[in-house]
Amino acid sequence: MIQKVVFEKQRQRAPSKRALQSRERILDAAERVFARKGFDGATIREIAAEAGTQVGLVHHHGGGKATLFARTVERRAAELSDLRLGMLDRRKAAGPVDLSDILECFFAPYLQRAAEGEPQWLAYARLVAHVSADPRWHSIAVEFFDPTANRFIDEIGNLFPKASRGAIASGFVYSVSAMLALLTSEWRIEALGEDPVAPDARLQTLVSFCAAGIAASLAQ
Amino acid sequence: MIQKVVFEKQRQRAPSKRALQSRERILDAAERVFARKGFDGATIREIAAEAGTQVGLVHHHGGGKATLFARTVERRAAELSDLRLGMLDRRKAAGPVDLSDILECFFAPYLQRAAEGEPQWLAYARLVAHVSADPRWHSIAVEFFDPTANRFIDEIGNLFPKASRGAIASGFVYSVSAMLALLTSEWRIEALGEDPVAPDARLQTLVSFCAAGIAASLAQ
DNA sequence: GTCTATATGTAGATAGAC
DNA sequence: GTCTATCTACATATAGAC
Repeated sequence: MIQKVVFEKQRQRAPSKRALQSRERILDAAERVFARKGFDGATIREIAAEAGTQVGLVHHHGGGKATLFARTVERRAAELSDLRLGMLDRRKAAGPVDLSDILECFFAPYLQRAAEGEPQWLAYARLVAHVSADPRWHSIAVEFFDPTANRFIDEIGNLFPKASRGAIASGFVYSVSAMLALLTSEWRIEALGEDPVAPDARLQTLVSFCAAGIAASLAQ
Repeated sequence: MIQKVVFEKQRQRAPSKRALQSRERILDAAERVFARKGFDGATIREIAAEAGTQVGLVHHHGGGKATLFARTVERRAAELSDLRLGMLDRRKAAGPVDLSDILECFFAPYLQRAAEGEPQWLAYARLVAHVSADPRWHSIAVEFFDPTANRFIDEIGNLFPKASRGAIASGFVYSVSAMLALLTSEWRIEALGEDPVAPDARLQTLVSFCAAGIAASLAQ
């Protein structure tokens, strides 16, 4: 009887809050496991264990493995797009922007969060690399990544009116791949460079590399 | 009865040749399937079907899934390293080299073969991207990729004696990631650029991008 | 919403005939 | 070396009690 009362109290007090917590925990766990193992290497069982719930519940909230994967990507992609476009709009409102400014608006929101010890953002970098390299997820890239990418390509095009859009797109995709390499291959850079990478200099080094690369490939 | 006779003739005529062909066919099939699906997405059964053999035979020749994967990477990596280092040695013997020359020696052997319609080289690009992004395969990267990478980083270091090895390693890894993006994300470049990429210009565009990027990030 | 139990399929690996 | 048959384990997904 007491249990029944407690149960009723919980249901009345915060049923949706508990539900939301489970949903969020499952999505967080899915993001980490998918990032560690990729889509095929991840298992619903491991996600359930990491979220502290049951296999059936992951299906209930996630809607199947493929849907759950798309949702984990969508959640971060939407947040990141807002941050990037917001930074770009604020920069442009403050005055004219150059190529380095535009690239910084794309890189900085991501790198700052990844560097600030929020591990889910590092996991997301591995997720994006996974999506970008696998043709099965092309529709995810088109739906969640391309709108923001096109906006940044347009901005670069404003600075180089004579350059072909294809050349700009090449430079942009190379730049994105370099950013992902910075996040996912730091272990390799440090092994090859025989030295730890200084976190503070990473953004400026990446911006220098990509801005000079794009400018040179467009001037060619 | 006729089928039995044919089978006996094949066995007597070329047993070891047939064996070698099976080994090679299995390795070729494994490379294609691993490239399409990644390590976890690939199945021994699909590799066997693609090679036209049996599941048990793939285990017999491949030595298990993980060993088979490492062998597919090792085979191409060794061949590619020879081509790259050979081209670099020939260039240096012909006269002094600059940054663009060094990068071209790294990119050209790969891009030429990938462009010449040899699909296994395109498959290998996706394999390398898979290995580079997945910490489980770090030992493969260290064993098969790093010796050649260190040689090229040394060469770049000769041109920039004041630059730190870490900064050069960063630029080199960004450049490799751009090369892989060129091969694995052409579909995305063409979608964003609203135009097909001209195959002939790809090498020079990539070299221009990376050489300018490395020079700028080292001058910073 | 949560949890247990289970249905159904398929994975990697191997034993043994030829 | 080759091929068939099979072992064992674990995958996704769902049904139904609470």
